[in-house]
Amino acid sequence: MRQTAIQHNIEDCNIINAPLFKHLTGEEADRVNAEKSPGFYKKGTYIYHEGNRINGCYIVFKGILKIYKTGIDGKEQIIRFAKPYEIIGFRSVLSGELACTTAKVMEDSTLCYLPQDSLYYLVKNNGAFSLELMQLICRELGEANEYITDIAQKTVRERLAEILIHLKENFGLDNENVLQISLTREELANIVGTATESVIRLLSEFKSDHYIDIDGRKIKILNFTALQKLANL
Amino acid sequence: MRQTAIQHNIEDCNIINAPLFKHLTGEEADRVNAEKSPGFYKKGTYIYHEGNRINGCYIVFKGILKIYKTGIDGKEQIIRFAKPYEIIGFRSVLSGELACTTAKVMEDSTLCYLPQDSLYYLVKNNGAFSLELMQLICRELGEANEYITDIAQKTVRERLAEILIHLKENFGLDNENVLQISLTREELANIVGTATESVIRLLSEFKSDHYIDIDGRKIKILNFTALQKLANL
DNA sequence: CGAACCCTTGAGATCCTTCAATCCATGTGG
DNA sequence: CCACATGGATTGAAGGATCTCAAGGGTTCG
Repeated sequence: MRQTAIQHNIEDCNIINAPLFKHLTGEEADRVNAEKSPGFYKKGTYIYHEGNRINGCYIVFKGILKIYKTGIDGKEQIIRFAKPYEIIGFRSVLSGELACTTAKVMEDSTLCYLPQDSLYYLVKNNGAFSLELMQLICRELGEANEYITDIAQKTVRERLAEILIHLKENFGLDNENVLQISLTREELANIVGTATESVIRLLSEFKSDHYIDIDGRKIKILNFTALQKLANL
Repeated sequence: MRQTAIQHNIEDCNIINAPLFKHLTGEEADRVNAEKSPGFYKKGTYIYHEGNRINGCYIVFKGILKIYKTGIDGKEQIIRFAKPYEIIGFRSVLSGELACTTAKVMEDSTLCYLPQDSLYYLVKNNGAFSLELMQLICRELGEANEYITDIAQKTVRERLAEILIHLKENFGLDNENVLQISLTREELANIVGTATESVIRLLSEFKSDHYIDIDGRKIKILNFTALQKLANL
């Protein structure tokens, strides 16, 4: 069973499936595919820790990871999630700095490790890839700037509504309008930047306003427009 | 006088003086220098506005600019400052998105406009430059992530202390330990992400604790270590 | 001199956090 | 199978940090 899963995953791990690598020549793709190492990681596993030196990055083929920083008193601040065909760890590899975040598996994942030399090789020799990667980083930087403004200026209520919208857009809803990502109240709080209790109180406020419905960790979106209005978007 | 200043600035505007361009070949440098257009901008001038499409970026050769986003009710959130040999506007050019910030001149500036084609040309054809630029963006992204965590978790007092430290590190002190950048209370508030009145109260608290001394917009650092401790760094 | 802009201070309101207690589901060892 | 530990979710109460509103003072500049 486990064996089958791995086999299956390794076959799927062709780098060319990730949009970032679409400009690779056949030769480059072969080279990179040969240099990468696929792996299966169970929920709860750490891929790298804040402060580590990392010598390569990872491409996600299956699963979800959370990328977070550890702040005051060990409180985590979730920076983003990574889902299939996204790449993690590239920031530290490219900047040559220590990892500024920790990456932890939230749902069993298949990742491919890509050594830094492979990444450097591509950046130096394939201008189109280089540009594609740069665009990715630039978009991320734009989102970070956006979030700085939000945290600095919006209330916790507005930010929570906004996060629910982001989660919907990034992970989608199932056929019953339930968010396709399962987070604890504490994790929600660690995205929004607030206390767990505040998230709980606001979620039940949203519920009594009929914007959402709650069943444990399942959050059903009932009134998307109202949430958008609430989020000041 | 004005004429002399411009002459002087144009001479100084050799792209090669900016560290980012250190890997350019002589030929590339000549090409880029020919394609760029230098300009003198007075305090208060806008270089580009949030939401604009911009077709090139600017290299700062003299002066200081503030880069900010406009949030709720028009309140500005300062994202960063740009000083000589730094580059602004590249994020939107590279990502192909609209400008996500506004750039405004705080001290009379000399900038060189670099059309996007020049930038693309370098990215595609000079791997070393590409990597250098990527490192720059990655460092910026790291700082943004850091700031998200700070805003989300630290108190206003801690953040104000931290900003004073950052300003000292980025702009330095004069021979009397006075910060070499002049900001209004409101601007300080718009970096920290708080109300102007809060900045005023906290600055005078820092003053009565003898961490700083204040004379209008001049802020003298008296006890750097205490500020660091206060900032939780 | 007035207008515009910035700085300062006070008072009250409010949002949010913290602390403490309870509940519930799950899993584990005896 | 029960007792107990663990981790998450919930609720209440109290306090504190910060914001908003309002008023007044100082400077600069046309």
